Amino acid sequence: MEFYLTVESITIFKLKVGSIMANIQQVAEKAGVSAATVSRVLNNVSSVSSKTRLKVEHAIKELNYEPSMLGRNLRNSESRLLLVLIPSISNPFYTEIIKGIETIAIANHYNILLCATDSNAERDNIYFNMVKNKLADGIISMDPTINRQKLNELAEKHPIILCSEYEEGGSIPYVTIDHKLAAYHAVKHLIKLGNKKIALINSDETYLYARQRREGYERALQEFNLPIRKEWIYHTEHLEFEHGVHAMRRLLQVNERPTAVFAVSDTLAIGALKEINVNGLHVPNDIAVVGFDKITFSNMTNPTLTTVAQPMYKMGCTAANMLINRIKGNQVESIVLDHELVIRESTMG
Amino acid sequence: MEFYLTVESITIFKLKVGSIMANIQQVAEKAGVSAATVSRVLNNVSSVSSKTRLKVEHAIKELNYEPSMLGRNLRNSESRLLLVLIPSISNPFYTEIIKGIETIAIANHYNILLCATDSNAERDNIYFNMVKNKLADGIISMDPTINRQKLNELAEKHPIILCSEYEEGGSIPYVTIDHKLAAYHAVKHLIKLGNKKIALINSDETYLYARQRREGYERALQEFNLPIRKEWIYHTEHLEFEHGVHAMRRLLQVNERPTAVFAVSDTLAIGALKEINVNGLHVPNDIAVVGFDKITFSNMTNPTLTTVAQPMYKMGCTAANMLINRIKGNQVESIVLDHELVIRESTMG
DNA sequence: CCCTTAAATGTAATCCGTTACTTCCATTCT
DNA sequence: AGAATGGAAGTAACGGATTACATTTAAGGG
Repeated sequence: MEFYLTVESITIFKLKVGSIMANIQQVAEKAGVSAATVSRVLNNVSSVSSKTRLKVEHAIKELNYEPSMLGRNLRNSESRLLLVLIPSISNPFYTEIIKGIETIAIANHYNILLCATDSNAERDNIYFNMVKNKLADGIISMDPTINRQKLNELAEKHPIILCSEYEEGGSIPYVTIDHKLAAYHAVKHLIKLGNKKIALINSDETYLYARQRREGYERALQEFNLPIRKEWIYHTEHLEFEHGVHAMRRLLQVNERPTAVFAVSDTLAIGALKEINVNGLHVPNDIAVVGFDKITFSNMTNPTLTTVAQPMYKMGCTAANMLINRIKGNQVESIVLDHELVIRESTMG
Repeated sequence: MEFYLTVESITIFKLKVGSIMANIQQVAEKAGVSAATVSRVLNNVSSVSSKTRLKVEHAIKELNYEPSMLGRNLRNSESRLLLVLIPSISNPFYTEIIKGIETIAIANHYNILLCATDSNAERDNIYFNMVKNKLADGIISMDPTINRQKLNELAEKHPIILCSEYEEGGSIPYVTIDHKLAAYHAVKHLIKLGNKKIALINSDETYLYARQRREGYERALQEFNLPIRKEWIYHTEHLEFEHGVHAMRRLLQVNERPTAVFAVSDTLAIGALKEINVNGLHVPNDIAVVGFDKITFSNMTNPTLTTVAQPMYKMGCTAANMLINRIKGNQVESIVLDHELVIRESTMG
C-alpha cells in the first residue's frame, strides 16, 4: 500500500513538471517537424520556409514554450551572465556604475550577477569558482581588496575587466579616471579660493587610488609653494561616514587649524561637514570642503557638497562593453575617462 | 594563405578551450574509473571505497577540475540562482535587505541575481523569463510597481516571495511590517511632543504601503482629536530627495504652517529637512521631522533624522529562507516583522 | 522528362553531470 | 563448497538545445 502511494505521488509530480514547461521536442512533435527546425526558428536561421516557421511559432504559442537557458547554455558553453564584484552594496559610489553595466549588459542579452564580497576572501573564492564553473562568462571587478594574485591567475583563462581600481603595469584591462589629476584639480580649486592650509582626509594607502590622490594633493600644494604638513593629512581605515567625522575631529584639534579639507570620498566629506557643523563652525566660511565621487547624497547635505565627479555611468558602460568584447575573444585596451569638478555650496562663500 | 591562417587560429582556439577545463570524463580516465564514480565522489555518495575516492580526488587536483554548473544544473534542472527584484539600485532602503538575502543565499549554496527593474515593464519580462527559462530558481520581489497579474500567473508555477511590498488577500507569501501601526507610532510620537499640526508627505497611494501609512497617520490624529487637514497631506510621485524638497516647499506655503512633518521615506524627509533649513527655520524647534526606513544616511544629516526602522536585514534573511523553502517544495506562511521608532535629533528639542 | 543545384528539413552527435539499474566481486553462512 | 548477501563500480539513459552533416524536396535548365 505504501508502495502504491509512493508511485502515485511520483506520477503526479512528473505530470506537474511536465505541465510546467514544454521542451523543444514536444514543440517539434506538435508542429510536425524536427527539434532542429524548431531550434532554427528560435534562432532566426534563414533557411526555414515561412510555412514551417508559422507552424512552429504556432506550436510554441500553443504549448507556452520557453527555451531552457540551461540546455542552451550547456550546448553553447556560455551562461550570458556577467559577474560584477563590488566590496559592498551599501556604498553608493557603485550604484551609477552598476546602472551603466546593466544597461549595456541587457542590450547585449547578458544579465549581471551583482556580488558583494564584503572584503571576505571566502566570498571571493565562491565568485571565482562561478566563472571557472561556467556559471558566469566574465567578471567586472570593482573591489580594491580583492586577492590580486588569484585574480591574475583567473584572468589568464577568463575574461576580466577592472573598473575604477586597477593595477599599475598589470595585464588586466581596466577603466578608470586619472585620480592624481582629479585630486590635483580639487585641491587647486581650494587654493584658488585663497586657502593656504589645506587638509587631506585620505583612505588606506594600500589602495592605488589613495596613493594617486595624495600625489595629486601634494602636486597642487607644491605648485603653489604651500607647505605639506603631516598634521593635515589624516588616514582612515574605511570610507564610511563615521570615519569622516572622526578624521575631522582630529583635524580640528590641530594647532594651526586648516581652512579647507579635501576628502577622498563623499561619505568621508559628509562626515567632515557634520563634525564642522557640530563644532559651531561654518562651511565654507570657516572651512571649505571638497569630496570625491559625486554620490547622490552629496547634493542633499546642507550645505551641498563640492565634489569630483567620476563619469560613473559611462565607466559602467565602458567596462561592460570591454568585458563583452573580451568574451567575444577580442583584444581590448584600457581606458582612462575624464573627471569633472562639481562646485557647490561647500566651497562657495 | 589566408585560409591556412584561419584554420590554424581555429585549431589554436580549440586547443586553448580544451586546456581551460577538464570534464568529468577526463577525470574518470585519469583516475581509471567511470564518470559515475567521479560524480559519486563529487557528491559525497557513501558507496565509494576510500581507495577509489583518493584516486579520484588526486585526479581532480591533477587536472585542476571544477565541475561545470551548466551540466549539473541541466541535469538537476535547477540553477541555484535567486532573482532579487528591486525598483532601483540607487535606493538605499534595499541595501540591508539585500545583505540579508545574500547571507542566507550563500549559506544555502545559492547565489543572487540582483535586478533593477527601474519600473520598466520590459525589464520585468526579461526577469520573469529568466525564471521560466530555468535560469533562476525563484524570485524575491521588492518592486511595488511590478505587474501584479503577471506576477500572480508566474507564482502559480514558480516560487515567489514578496518582500516589504505585498498584496492584501493575495496568494503569494510575503514578509513585511505593519505599516499602519508603524506610521501610527511615528505620528503618536510627534503628538506626544506637543505637536498639533502634523503634516504628511506621502507617496503615490497606488502603493499599498502608502495607503496603510496614511491610515496609521489618520488613526493617530483621530485618537487625539486632532484635525486631518487636506492642506497638510502632500502626495509625491516618487520617493527621491527632490520630491521631498518640493513637498516641503508647498507645506511651508500653507496658511497655517504645520509644526511637524511625517514623511513616508527617509529620502523625502531629508528633502524636507533641507528645505526647512533653506527657509531659515530650525528643526526640530520650528518643525519636527520624522522619516521612515532608517537608511544609512538618515544618521548623517544635520540634524540626524528620527525615523521608523524596518528590520531590513532580518526581512532579507526571512524572505530568502522562505524562498528557499518554497523551492524545496514546502508550504510557507507570510510573516509580519516588528518595526522600531528611532528617536534622533530631528524630533529632540 | 531527366539532371543539376540550391533550399529546406531531418539525423545524430554533442555539451557535462547525475542516477536508476545492472554487473561484478568478495564476504559470510550453512 | 555453494548459495546468499551486500558493497563497489560500471553502463547507459537522461536533461534541453544546437549544429555539422546527410538527406529530401522543389525549382530551373537543357
